[in-house]
Amino acid sequence: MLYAVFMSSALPPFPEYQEPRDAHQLLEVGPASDEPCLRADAARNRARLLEAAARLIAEHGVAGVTMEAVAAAAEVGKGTVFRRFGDRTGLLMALLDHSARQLQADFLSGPPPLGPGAAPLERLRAFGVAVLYRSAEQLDLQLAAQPEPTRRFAHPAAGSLRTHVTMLLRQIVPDADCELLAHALLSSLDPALIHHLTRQRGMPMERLETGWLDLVARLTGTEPPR
Amino acid sequence: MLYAVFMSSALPPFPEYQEPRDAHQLLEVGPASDEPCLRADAARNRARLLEAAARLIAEHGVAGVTMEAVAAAAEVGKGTVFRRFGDRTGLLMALLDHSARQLQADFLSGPPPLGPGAAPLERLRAFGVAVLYRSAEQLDLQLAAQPEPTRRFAHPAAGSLRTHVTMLLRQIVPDADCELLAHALLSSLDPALIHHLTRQRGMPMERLETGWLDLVARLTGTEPPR
DNA sequence: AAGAAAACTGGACCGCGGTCCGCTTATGGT
DNA sequence: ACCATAAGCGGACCGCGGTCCAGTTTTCTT
Repeated sequence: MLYAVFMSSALPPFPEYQEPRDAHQLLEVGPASDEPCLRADAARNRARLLEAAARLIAEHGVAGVTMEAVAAAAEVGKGTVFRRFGDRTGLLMALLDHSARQLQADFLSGPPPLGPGAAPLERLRAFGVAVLYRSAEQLDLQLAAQPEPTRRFAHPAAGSLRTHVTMLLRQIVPDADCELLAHALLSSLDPALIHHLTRQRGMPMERLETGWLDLVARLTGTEPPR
Repeated sequence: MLYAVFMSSALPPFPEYQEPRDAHQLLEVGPASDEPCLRADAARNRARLLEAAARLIAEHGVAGVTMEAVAAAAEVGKGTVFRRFGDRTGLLMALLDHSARQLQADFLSGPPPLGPGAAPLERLRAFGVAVLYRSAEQLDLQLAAQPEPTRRFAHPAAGSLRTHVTMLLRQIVPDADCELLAHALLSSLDPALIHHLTRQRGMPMERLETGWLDLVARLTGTEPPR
C-alpha cells in the first residue's frame, strides 16, 4: 500500500514551512485534488522518485533511502530530488502523504465513530486509537520522517491533527485551554514514544490503547468506556 | 552558569545506551561523584573541550558548535572529541549535564515543594514548573541536544525524570497505569513542544505553567491549586 | 511557427558528522 | 628507574545531505 502514493497531489507551497515547491499539503482533503500544474517531465520524475524510494525501503529498509541512491534508482540527478522534495524529510513525508490524507479524510468526513456523526468524546477516543495503530504500522518510516525538533509541529499534517483534536475538545470541555490540552494529548501519540514503549519496553499495543482511553477519560473528566 | 560544568563526572558506561566512554550518567546524584579514573591528559582534554564548546555557543550559537570547530578551539584532534563524547549529541548533553544533575538533586533531596517533605501532588506540580522553566532557559541547547527519535527516551537523564514522576503518580493515583501516565505528562514538557508553543505560537510561559497545573489536576482528578 | 521566458535538470562541489588506525603517552608492576 | 601494556591521540578518510549554476526542455504568447 505504500506503492499507491505516487500520484498524490501537492497544492501551492507553504509560506512559513519552507518546502521548495511540493508541499504534500494536506490542508484540504480533496481526492489528491489538483496535480499542481507540474510540468510533464517533472511529474514523471516525481513519480519515478517516489517509486524508487519505496523500492529502496522495501529492499534495504529506511536507512537505505539515501538521496543519491534514490536519484540513481530513479535515473535522475541528485539535484532533482532536492528540488522536488526539499530534503530527505520531505521525501519521506511524501511517502507518508497517502496514508496521512486517508486518515484525515476518515476523521473529517468518514463514517462514525471517527467521522462526524458520533459524539465528540467517542470521536476523540477513536481518533487516538486510529492514530496509534497507523503509527505502529509505519513506525520505521514515521520515525525516519521526523524532522528536526524545530519543525516537528510546524508541519501541515501535524497542524491538521491538532486542529481536529482541539475542535473536539472544545465540544467536550469548553472551559479548558483546549489548544494546550490538544498538544498534550497528541504528544502522547508521538511515534517516537510509541516506538519506545512497544519496542524498547515491550508494551503491547493493547496497553497503549487502553492507556489512551484512560488518558482521554481523565482529561475530559468522563468515565472510561465500558 | 554554563561555564561551571567542566569538572562534572562520568560514571562507567552504559550497556544499552551506547556511549563510548563518558556517559554523563545522572544515575545517582552524587556530587559529580568519582571522576572515573580518566587519564590525566584525557581529563584535561575533556575540560578543554567542554570549555571550547561553551565558548563557541556563546560566540556563534549552538549551530556554531561543529565537532571540528570544537576540536580546533580546544587544540585537540577531532578523533578525541568523538572518543570522549561519542557524537555531537553526547557533547551537547554533557554541556547540559550540570543543570540536569542540579534538577535531579533538587527533586530527589532538595527542599519542598520540589523535594521530599511536600505532598506528592504538590511535588508533581512543582516538578513540572521547574522542568518547564529550566527547559525554557536553555531552549536552544536542549533542542540541539535532542538525539534521534530512537534514543530520546533511552537516555538516563530522561529515565530519571520518568522514574520520579512515576513514583509520585503511584502515590497519588495508585490504581492508574502510572508508567504510561508519566510518559504522557513528560511528553507535554518536551523542549520541542515548549519551543513551538512559546516561540512559534507566541504563548507566554505563564500559560504553559497554568496549563501544566491544569493537566496535573485533570489527570489526577484533583482540584487545581488556588 | 517561432521565439522568449519560465521551469526543470544533473552533476560538480562543499561541509560536517563519524570512523579508522598507526603513533604517542601515561601508568602500575617489579 | 625502567619496561610492558593499556589508554589515549589525531588527522586522513569516507559517505551523505544539501547547494549551485550552466545548460536543456517545456510551455506560453503572439
